[in-house]
Amino acid sequence: MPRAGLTPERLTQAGAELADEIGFDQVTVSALARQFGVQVASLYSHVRNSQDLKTRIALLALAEMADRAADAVAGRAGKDALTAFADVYRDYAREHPGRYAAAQLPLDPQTAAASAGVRHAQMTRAILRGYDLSEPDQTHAVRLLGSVFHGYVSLEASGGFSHSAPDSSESWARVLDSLDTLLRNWEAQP
Amino acid sequence: MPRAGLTPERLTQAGAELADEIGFDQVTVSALARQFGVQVASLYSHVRNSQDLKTRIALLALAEMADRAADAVAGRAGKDALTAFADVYRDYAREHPGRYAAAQLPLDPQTAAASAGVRHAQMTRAILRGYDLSEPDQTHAVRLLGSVFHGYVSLEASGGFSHSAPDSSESWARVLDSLDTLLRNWEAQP
DNA sequence: TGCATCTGCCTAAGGCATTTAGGCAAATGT
DNA sequence: ACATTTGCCTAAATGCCTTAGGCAGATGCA
Repeated sequence: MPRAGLTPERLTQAGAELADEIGFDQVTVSALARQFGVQVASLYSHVRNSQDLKTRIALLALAEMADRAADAVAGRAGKDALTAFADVYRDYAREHPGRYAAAQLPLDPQTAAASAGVRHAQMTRAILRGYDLSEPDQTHAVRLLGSVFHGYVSLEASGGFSHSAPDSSESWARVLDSLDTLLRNWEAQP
Repeated sequence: MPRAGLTPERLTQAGAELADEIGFDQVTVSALARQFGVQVASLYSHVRNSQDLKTRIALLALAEMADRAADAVAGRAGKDALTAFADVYRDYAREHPGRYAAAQLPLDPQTAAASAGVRHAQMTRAILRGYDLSEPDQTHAVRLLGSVFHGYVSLEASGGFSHSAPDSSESWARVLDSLDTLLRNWEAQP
């Protein structure tokens, strides 16, 4: 019998693809072994356990999103940058629902600190430079943006906005307009 | 041996409490049976299967949230109503993390349509009456509010905002201020 | 009160996922 | 060509989900 050529990287990649096909929480060591036509126990030489596998998929997703986002915001500023960044977020979730779900996996603090999630946060702050906010308002704004992006995308993913007019993309555009306006007039608050 | 007095309602209630203690996805038929000091198979007379149990917990959580929200917005309007409604959302999630997680469970369309989620949506629209938006802007605004509330609360729950200044409650207040401003000036967009 | 029925919880058993321990064989280097 | 490493295997324990069928406590009716 020829060897299957398993490595942690291949398993993670295949796990990510599987997640997009069948859903992240359906990704099990067994299902992945089936994909490779290999006995379940074989995977344990490459991956510590089920949790480890899922964490790797999560880190892959975070890195992919951060890469795309970095590409998107390069050379843009202000609303352009905001929109590009937000669209990356939304498009990624729509293209790769399983990976997006994986990216929401709670990570322990050290893992999170070493993940691409950090790059994400930095990019959000970079975008806000175009709106000239100083601390602590910048942090408030980072949290607002994160909430809107994540909230919108996950409600959309769970079908909250489908089957009702107007089209979700329209609302998305309107929401981004609103955020831009809000950020430009941030100081003018009650 | 005295009977344990199991009913679907008691199981759901106990399941909800268990969810808050150990996390919604740790709630299993086995764990629940252990709580009652009863054999696992006994639960299957009251609950169809594991999925059914989880759905019941989700519906309980949605109903509880809607009840609290209805109480909170009664007799309020404008920013008062917005804040009260949003605080219910956030407080519920902080008090009952397991139930809140349950409320995010994807429901099949008919179940969702019969759930208290509908009341929630109606209340959101009721709050927006104080801001005088007409369709389709009202729908866009409903989606924005839902996204912010859900997004903020789930990022907060997964620890996104802890361990960094300023305090999360400050950002929350600031976010609500922003939303209020945004809604009051909704028409004035580019 | 005594009996029949219903209902609640039981035991038994099959299926699938996780994980560890230990073994054979294919790949690799000398 | 041989020794070592590495990759994948079989075997086995544990835990959760679920169904089938049985006994006894609770309930209703004569």
